[in-house]
Amino acid sequence: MSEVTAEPVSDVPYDPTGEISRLLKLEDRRESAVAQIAVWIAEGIVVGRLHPGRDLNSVELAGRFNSSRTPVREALMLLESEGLVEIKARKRPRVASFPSERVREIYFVRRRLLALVGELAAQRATDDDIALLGDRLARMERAVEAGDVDEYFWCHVDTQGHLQRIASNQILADILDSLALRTLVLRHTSLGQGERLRESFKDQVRIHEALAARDSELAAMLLSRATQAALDAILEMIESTL
Amino acid sequence: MSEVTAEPVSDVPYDPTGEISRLLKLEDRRESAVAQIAVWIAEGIVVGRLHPGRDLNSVELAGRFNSSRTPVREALMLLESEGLVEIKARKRPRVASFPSERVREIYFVRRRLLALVGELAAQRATDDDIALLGDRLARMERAVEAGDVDEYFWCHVDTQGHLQRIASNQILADILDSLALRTLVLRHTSLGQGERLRESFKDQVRIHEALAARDSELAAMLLSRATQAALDAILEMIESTL
DNA sequence: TATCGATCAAGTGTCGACACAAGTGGACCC
DNA sequence: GGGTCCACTTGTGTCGACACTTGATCGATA
Repeated sequence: MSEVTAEPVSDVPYDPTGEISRLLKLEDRRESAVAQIAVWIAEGIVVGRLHPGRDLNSVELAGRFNSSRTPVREALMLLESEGLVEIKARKRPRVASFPSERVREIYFVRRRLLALVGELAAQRATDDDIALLGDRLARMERAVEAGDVDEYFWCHVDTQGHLQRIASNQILADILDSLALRTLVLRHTSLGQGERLRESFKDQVRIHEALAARDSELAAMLLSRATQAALDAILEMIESTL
Repeated sequence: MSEVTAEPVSDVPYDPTGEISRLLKLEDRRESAVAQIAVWIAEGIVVGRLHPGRDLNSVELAGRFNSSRTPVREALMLLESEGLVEIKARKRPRVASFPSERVREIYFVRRRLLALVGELAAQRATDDDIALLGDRLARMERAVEAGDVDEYFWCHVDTQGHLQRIASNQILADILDSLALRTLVLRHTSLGQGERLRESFKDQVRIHEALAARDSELAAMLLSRATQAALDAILEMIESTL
C-alpha cells in the first residue's frame, strides 16, 4: 500500500507519530481532538518525555490542548486500555510504571506470540512481501551504519507491523501492537546501549533469511530468541540503572 | 479470597454481572455510571440480548440509563477496546460481529495462550489451589447433572479466572480476559448443543487431574485440545445455523 | 417511473458548568 | 516543636447545550 501512494520509498525519516497512531488504532479520526491528545501523550511516554508516575490530570492537559476535559478523558481511557496510563477511580491518572517483573511477564507472552507471527508469516509471505521486508532491512542497515538509533528503531517497529500483516491474524496483531506500546520506551533506550544496535540488526538479517526460505520453524525460533535477547538487554539496563 | 469473605461456598448461583465486571476490570468503581452502563451492554451482548450489528447510539442509551451521553460514550469506548463494540468515526457504534474467520483467529491465539496458562499453573499451583479448583469441578459436575447450562458456563468462566490467577502472569490473564469476552456469546450458546456440556466437563476433569499431578506438559496439551474442541463445536454451530 | 438533489431529523464530537471527593496547607492544641 | 483537625483549593464524574455531519425523506426533473 504505502509504496504505491506517494513517498519516494526511502530517505523520508520515520514519523513516530504515524507509527504510534497506527499502534493505537487511531489512523482514521486522526484529526479528532481525542486522537491528537492520545498520540501526544503516548509519544511523550515512548520517547521518555513523560516518566512513569507523572501526573496526567485532565485539567492541566485540557489547558495544554485548548480543549475541554471531555476529549482528554477519552484519550486517557484509551491509553489506559493500552496499559500506558493508570487510572484509579477518583484519583488523578498517572503514567503507568513497569516494574521489571511486569516487563518479564510481557516478554514471556510477547516472545511466544512473535514466534507465532514468524511461523505464520513464513507460511504466508509472497515474494513481494519478502522484497518489501528486504527494503526495510536495507534501510535498517543504513541506519546501523549511521548509528542512527531513532531511524533504526522506528523502522524496526514498522517492520514488525509488516510481519504481522503478512501473518494475517488480526487479533494476534492487535495484541502484539498493544504489548509493543508498553515496551517501546524500554526497547528504544536499550537499543542505545553498547553493541545492542548491531546485535539486533544481525537478528533481523537471520529472520529475513528464514522468511525468504519459507522456513517457518526456523523463523519462529529466531523471532523467539531475538525477543529473548531484547528482554535480556532491557533487564540488564534496568538492573544497572538501579 | 472469596471463600473467606462471606458466601456459604455453594448454592449461590453465579452472577454474570460480577464475572463480566471482573473481565472488564471494573471491579473498583462498580457504582460509577460508566461501569453500570458498560456491564449492562456487555452482559446483553454475552447473553444474546444484543445481537451483532445492533445500533448502540449514545442518545438512546443515555435515555435508557437516565444519564447524559458522557458516561455512555466512555462505556462504549471501553467496550470497543475489548472488541465487543465497533466504533467508526462519526458513525453510530454497533455491537461487533464475529465472522467465523475472526473466531478462528481468536481461537488460534487463545489456544496457545491457554496452553501457556496450563503450563504455568501446573508449575505454580499450591495444594490449596488444587483444592479450590476441585470445589469448582464438583460444582460444575452438579450443574452438568442438573443440565444447568448457565450455572456450568459461569462456573467454567470463574474457573478459568482462577487458573489464570494461579499462573501468575497478569498480562497473560488480561489478554485472555479480553479474548474471553469476545467469545462468551459463542461459548455460551455452543454449550447448549448436543453432548457439548458433558464433553466440556470431561475435559475439565482431565485438566484438573493433570494440574493435581503437577504435569505441566500434559496440562498445556489438554488445555490446548479442550480449546480446540470448543472452537470446533462453535464452528459447527455457526455453519449449521448458516 | 427511476434518479438526483434539497431538506430535515437524528446523532456525534466537543464544550463549559456543577456537585462532590481528594489533596493541601495552616491554625490550633498539647 | 510535633501532631491533629478543619477550611480551601484542585480535580473528578457527570450534566445539558451547541455546531456540524450523516443518513433518510421527499419532491423535482428527466
